[in-house]
Amino acid sequence: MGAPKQKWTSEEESALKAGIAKHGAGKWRTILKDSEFSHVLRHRSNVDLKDKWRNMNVTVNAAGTRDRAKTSIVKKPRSAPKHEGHSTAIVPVTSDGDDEIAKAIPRVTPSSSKRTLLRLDNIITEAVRSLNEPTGSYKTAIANYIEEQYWTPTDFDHALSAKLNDLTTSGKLIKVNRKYRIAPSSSFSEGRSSKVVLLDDIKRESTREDVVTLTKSQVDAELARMRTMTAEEAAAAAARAVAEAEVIMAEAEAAVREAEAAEADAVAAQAVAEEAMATLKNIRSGKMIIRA
DNA sequence: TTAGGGTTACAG
DNA sequence: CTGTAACCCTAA
Repeated sequence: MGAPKQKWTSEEESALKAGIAKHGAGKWRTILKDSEFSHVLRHRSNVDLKDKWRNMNVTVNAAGTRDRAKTSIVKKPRSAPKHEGHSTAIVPVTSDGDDEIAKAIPRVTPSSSKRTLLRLDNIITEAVRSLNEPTGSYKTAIANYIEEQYWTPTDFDHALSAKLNDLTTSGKLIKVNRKYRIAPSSSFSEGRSSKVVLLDDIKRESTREDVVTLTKSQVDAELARMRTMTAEEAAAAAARAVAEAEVIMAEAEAAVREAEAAEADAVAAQAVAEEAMATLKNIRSGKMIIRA
């Protein structure tokens, strides 16, 4: 009669996902102690978070393995793991790219049956919220914060500027003297009990325009998982990820073409996908990056 | 504390 | 009866 089974609510799932997006997967205790989530997750333990995250990933893996090979991209190079031996050795690569892999690990989850996605909007919002500067944060500070937690595409600065402007005009952010802050209209009581609606907002936004599928987070999670894989598994995963990135790129391109508004998101997504593909192809070609 | 294996409860 | 999700145990 102790505990029948306490099923996870969508609020708890949202808090968990937000926590992972901020602190990274595996930092369960950190997420739990974060004042932003401790309220929602007060009945859960760090082990609960871990188990829930595992379950979510399992279901995603089981159900998400089918949305590949959509248009004409059907080539699946399944010929990587064969002659590894010593060709898959540790190669220093370009030195500056050795840290990109071990960063924040956002993830996608099927709350109901739809793919929730983290986009630049949400990342920016999170950045501003996390910086928590009373008078607002400069664009450089926001960019810096995002670069700390994620890796940035080539034309990230341009995309960020466009998106900041967009968020300001749409009322989600307030710009004062070149500083940005979260619009107060969206739920923010006193500094006491912090009610986090964050993910709810994200969800609503996502359902509105899910033209560009999640890119960075998805690939990032894949990369993070590769670190704990063997060479063969990593090669296979890289092959899959490359195929996926190609699909994403195609989608992003189509989005740019179709949306006359020329969403900065699509541009950013394309850049991200390109970057990811380059990285992944590097890995696939035998340049395994291993950090001690 | 966390990751992973194993177990129990519940739904289909 | 079977599959999934929450829960439990333990090594590292």
